[in-house]
Amino acid sequence: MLSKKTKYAFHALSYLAENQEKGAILIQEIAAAKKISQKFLESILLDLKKAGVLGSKKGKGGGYYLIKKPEEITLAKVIRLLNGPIAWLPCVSLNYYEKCGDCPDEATCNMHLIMCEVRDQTLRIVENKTVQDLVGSKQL
Amino acid sequence: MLSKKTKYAFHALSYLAENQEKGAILIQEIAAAKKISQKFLESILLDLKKAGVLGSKKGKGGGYYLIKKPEEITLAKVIRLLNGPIAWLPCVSLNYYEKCGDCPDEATCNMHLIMCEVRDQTLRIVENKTVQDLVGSKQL
DNA sequence: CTATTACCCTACAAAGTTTATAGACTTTAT
DNA sequence: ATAAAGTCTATAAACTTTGTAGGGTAATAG
Repeated sequence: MLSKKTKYAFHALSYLAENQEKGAILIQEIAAAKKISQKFLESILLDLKKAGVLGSKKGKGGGYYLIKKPEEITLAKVIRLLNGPIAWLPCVSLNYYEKCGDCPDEATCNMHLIMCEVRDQTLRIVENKTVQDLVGSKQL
Repeated sequence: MLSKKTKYAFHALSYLAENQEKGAILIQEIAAAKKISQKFLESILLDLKKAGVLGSKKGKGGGYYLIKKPEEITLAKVIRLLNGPIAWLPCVSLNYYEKCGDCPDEATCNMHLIMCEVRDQTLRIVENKTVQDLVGSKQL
């Protein structure tokens, strides 16, 4: 299941996408609009900034803004960043790979192959859906 | 990610599938063979029993045994039982459905639709793979 | 230059979940 | 009866998620 952090990230991103013309937007504005704890949201936006998704401006008139186009920010990127691995097993994860403790050979592990398939089908969707696809719906 | 509980369940089920001819099998035998805490495994097997997957016999000569054929036990069933929802959002879950707090209409929620798609693609795989498909590989 | 604004950072606490342990109880075969 | 085996309840340890608090730091307006 997606964590609240991840859902908040999508809420914030779609809000920023819907208000791009306003330039930099205050954390507190997003927090109020989407009813998210402001301090909690801060750390989420910071993660998104470090990942190159958002930019920020300090000082009076500052705030956060999209640094990429909404249609360039895939759901996969956001989920990996805030939620962690998309795969169901570490040995199948592209971005968080870890060897299975006692698995001698991934090529002959049936579970490995099945989980690869699940991962690929999931990625096929979330790599091709973007923040732009979230804009326009009333809610997430 | 799949929890240890879920992985243990798959290990235990494939062990039982591979040793069906031996009849009832001791918890401790499975625990030793798969290196799982015996007490922890107990509760897992009990869950599987309550779900109608396993049967058990108490007393001397007792143990656990498959009550369904390995090819009838889908991965989806085991995952739902031990890991929880397969869907990424409660409002998209078939077995653990919950309404989104503030979503007025699922039919117009883009996120809802995308997550439905992810769920369906995942289910298409794990509803059609069974414990039988795990048997034969060295590991899970 | 200086006060304000708002991002940035660290620490920690509360809550929940997962994993694991302990021990008593019940049932069954011999 | 007795030993063997599953069942049940309670609880603790470890970890993750979520949220709070407070101050530090950089940028901007005037």
